[in-house]
Amino acid sequence: MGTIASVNRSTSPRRGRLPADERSRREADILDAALELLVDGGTGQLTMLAVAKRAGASKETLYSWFGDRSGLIRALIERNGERAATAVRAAMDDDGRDPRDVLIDHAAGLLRLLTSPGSVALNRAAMDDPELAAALLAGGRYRVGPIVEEYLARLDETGRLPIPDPAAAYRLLYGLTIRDVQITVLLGDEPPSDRTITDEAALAVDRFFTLLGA
Amino acid sequence: MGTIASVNRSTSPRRGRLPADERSRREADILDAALELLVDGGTGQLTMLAVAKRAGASKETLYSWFGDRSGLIRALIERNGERAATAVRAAMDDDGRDPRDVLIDHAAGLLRLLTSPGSVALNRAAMDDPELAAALLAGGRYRVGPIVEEYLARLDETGRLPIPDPAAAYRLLYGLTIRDVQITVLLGDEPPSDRTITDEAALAVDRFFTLLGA
DNA sequence: TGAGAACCGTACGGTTGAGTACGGATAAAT
DNA sequence: ATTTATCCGTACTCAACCGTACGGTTCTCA
Repeated sequence: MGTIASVNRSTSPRRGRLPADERSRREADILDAALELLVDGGTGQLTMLAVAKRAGASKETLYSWFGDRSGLIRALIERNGERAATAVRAAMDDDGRDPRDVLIDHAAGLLRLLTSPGSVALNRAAMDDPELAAALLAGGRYRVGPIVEEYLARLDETGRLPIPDPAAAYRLLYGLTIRDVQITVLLGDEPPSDRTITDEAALAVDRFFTLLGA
Repeated sequence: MGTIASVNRSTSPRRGRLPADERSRREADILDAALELLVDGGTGQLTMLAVAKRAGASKETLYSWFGDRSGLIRALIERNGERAATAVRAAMDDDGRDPRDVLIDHAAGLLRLLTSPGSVALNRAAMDDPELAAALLAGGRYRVGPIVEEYLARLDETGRLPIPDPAAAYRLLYGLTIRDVQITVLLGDEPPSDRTITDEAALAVDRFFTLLGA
């Protein structure tokens, strides 16, 4: 998720048809505006009018591009999942690194992502709409999980770690890492500091290794 | 939380002033009605009119007894926390039992509670109101946690298990038990079966003991 | 038994926001 | 240069629901 870029409105207000490349930039602006509203006011603040005003767009454009309010939030969820998946994929790509380092980085990234304002706001927003919730699950947990599981499977196949059931192992690592952090942050607790995150990620991976019998 | 009793409307429709004992029964009926709506329709279904109709009460009574819509949900949250706390307190009361059995029962109960329809619905509902979220956190996680921590501290003091930091130990047990289950159920996944719950609770506690070095 | 409090049912006002419509403006396209 | 699609801004409709008001009813209490 990362930090939230403020909406770019430095360019003079454009009218008329947009070229394809600028169109996607405008879409990103709109999504940024929506996410900002979601982050600091919850789903109640995310009105189509508020988004339009903040992005310097019109309601009609929002409806034309995203269908309806759900479509806008869905687009937000998809972008979020896309970013998370590519980040995890990149981190799991280097089979030369020490698995412990790779997993610690992943655990820290997971903690950081799941407690980040954007992710928290999206999770909260998805809670009161089953379709959005399903989309968040499919684009988040169930898209990222298999990437890590494949990595764990490779560790097992190459004899570096004994991991007979990668899916179960991932859920174990998830639990060791997250514990009650995600739910408490979702309910309003402050997210952990960066220092805490790295410390707890290392501790989680060490415990993971202990339980694997490594 | 437990199963959701359907609202008792077998008695003839009462009018006029209610005696004190029946008043609390009517309050429970109203809360049951509200929870039922919340469970099968989310926060959107929980309208004051719908609650009144389902409970056979009037909107005016709802406002008189609970203040406003938030007050009604807050009462729901408080009842939920009260029940959970007393259940956990009772389970942690018997220092004669084998700690492994006690903790397995607790872990299973935690899994069952956090994936139960009522608890899930309340967590979802609390997500889009910071005050309600804080109330849920205070009446739930931060009320139940210390009870278990005290139990773990007693285990340490009596030399039955080495637990230097009960609070950290509880969070570890929480993570080993819940893993990604709560968040996935909150986002729409089916809750685990009773059989799965007991199996995973036992596995979690065994891992807990392993990490404690017991 | 009379009085009054409490409760039900319903109706009403006020507000809010989703989604639509439309005129005016601008830039791409040819 | 003209055309045309696209976009902005705003106004509008429609529906839902919160909170309140009020008459009618029934039970409690003195």
